[in-house]
Amino acid sequence: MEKLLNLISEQVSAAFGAAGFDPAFGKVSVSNRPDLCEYQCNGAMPAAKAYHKAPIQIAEAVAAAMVGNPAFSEIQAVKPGFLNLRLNPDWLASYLESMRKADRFGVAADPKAGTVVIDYGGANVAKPLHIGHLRSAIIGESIKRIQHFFGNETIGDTHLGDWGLQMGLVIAALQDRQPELCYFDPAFAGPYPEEAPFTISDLEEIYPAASARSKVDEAFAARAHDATYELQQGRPGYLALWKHIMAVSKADLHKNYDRLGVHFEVWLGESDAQGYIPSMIDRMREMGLLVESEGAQVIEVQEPTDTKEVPPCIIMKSDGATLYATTDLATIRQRMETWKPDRILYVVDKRQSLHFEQVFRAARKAALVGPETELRHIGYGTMNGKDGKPFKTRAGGVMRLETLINEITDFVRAKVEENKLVTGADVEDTTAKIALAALKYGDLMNAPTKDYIFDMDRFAAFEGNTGPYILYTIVRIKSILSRYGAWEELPIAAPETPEAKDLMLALTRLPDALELAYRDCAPNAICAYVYELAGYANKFYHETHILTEEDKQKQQGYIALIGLTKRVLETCIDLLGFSAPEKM
RNA sequence: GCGCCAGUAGCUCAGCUGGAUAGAGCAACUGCCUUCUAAGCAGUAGGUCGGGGGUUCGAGUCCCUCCUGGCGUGCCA
Repeated sequence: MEKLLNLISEQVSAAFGAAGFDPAFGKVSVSNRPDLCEYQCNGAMPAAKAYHKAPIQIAEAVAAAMVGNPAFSEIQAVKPGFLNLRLNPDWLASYLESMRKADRFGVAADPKAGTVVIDYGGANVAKPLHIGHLRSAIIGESIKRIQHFFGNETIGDTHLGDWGLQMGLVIAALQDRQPELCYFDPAFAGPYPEEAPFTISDLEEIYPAASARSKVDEAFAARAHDATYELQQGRPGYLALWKHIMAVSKADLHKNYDRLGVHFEVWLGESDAQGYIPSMIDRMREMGLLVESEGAQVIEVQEPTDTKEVPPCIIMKSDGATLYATTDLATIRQRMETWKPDRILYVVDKRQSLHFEQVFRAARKAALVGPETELRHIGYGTMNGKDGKPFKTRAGGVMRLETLINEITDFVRAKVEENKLVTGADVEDTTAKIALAALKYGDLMNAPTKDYIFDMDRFAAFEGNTGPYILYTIVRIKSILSRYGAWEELPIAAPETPEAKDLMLALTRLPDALELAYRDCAPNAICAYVYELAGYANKFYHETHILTEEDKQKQQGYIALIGLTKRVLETCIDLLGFSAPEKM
């Protein structure tokens, strides 16, 4: 389905042509002066320069050429050279009616849609999720859904940090605690127990302690390094222990991500990329890409066009160990072999942009991907506290994600209980949905690349531009619709009131918002749209009493309009990664 | 040093490819609950768009320069 703005632009362009001007000047935009018109075309002003004529004369000639055009109820040339337009209500209604009946509201899929891998989440095994993991999870999930909406096959991968020193630290610490365990006995022939010798709470206690100790206790640090090495060499006891750590951690991560409405198609991690490393390095060497530099094996990625210094991508440290970039490159290989994606999106902290620049360049040089595969780092900004510095708890520590979710949930529950619109078992479900909306919308409304201030009080208050406001709008519409009865098949009618027309115009802007969000990987574009739409919806049903309307014809039109509004809003929040309750 | 990002109302932020009086939300103040949920609606007040040049009929938006802040800048992830 053609976008409304394009349809109108075609009309105006044709008029420019008919009046003897270049049709290219006929581009129409949404008016920035709603008091004057709904749409405007500024083309007469640049045209004035090209044709050496007064802009107003051009605008008037174009307006004259448009007289009688059925799409418009008002066509006016004004002051310097603006062309002001208002839509014919019947024409608008028929446009919305086809939108209502169309699949996905007529939003066109990406003709170049393919397979997209989205790397997000970034959780580490044996470490609890903390507030720093929030943005990647939320933004990544939304981007994945947006990619899917536009026709791509999407594969979300957590890319677990499951192969580093952290594993050695946990193993070494466990050995101190329970040296008698069979995992540490080199003579033990197996089989190893199925049950893990620790719980997630144990792990969460063990890891931070071990990490802290390694910084002051050199002997312990050395043992942790040895354990890491031995694990990577495949020592059976350590491998068995590692599997336990993985299982216990993953179960816990699943629980937390489920609560956030974040789901991954695959749970691969750094360990899964290890097998690809040796042959990859061999190939790089054969290609002559690997050079020695200061004792390390690197790939030079500096380009002559660079205005800055781009350090080489280090593939192997001077001690022979591989590192972050190596694993990332091997992961690209694994992904290409497994899915042949057209695009790999990395939703990772923007401070790693140089790292990805290096990795992407190295990947292309080593031909791990062809030019047809897009590699893109979607770097997100830091979540700061009210003081503008990275978010910390009152005690100065890193807040656990679970704690954050619990705090918002408790606040919301109190409000839900006070409200008394839902009772019993519905309280928890409704509370969870509202809390999730507050949290996610509060994050996603900001452009991913920007740092933003996380203010618990502001998010928890949810007045104004917040997730709960959006949910509230949907819930109220649902309430009206459920009292009315069957509404799904009612056709859109011409607007009866200014508020109805404003709402209808806002509905036609859906594809613009979604395309922007898709193109720029910017869920915030959807937030902005959904807030605008919810505002018009609120104004509409505030001004129009729908259920007591005696004119059944009018009433049907109202119902159809809010029905479509509800569907659009729900589609949008689904793309953002949350959903509305039945009551609130 | 070099590079990237940011500086818009008291606070938090919009402002897409330059276009008509710079927009929201919060906070402040004022109205509206015997009518579909007041987590709402309507309204008032609040801005030399960091400073200075320039390009343009027109600049928050483009160019130059300076100031301030954040981040990054070879063997951590």
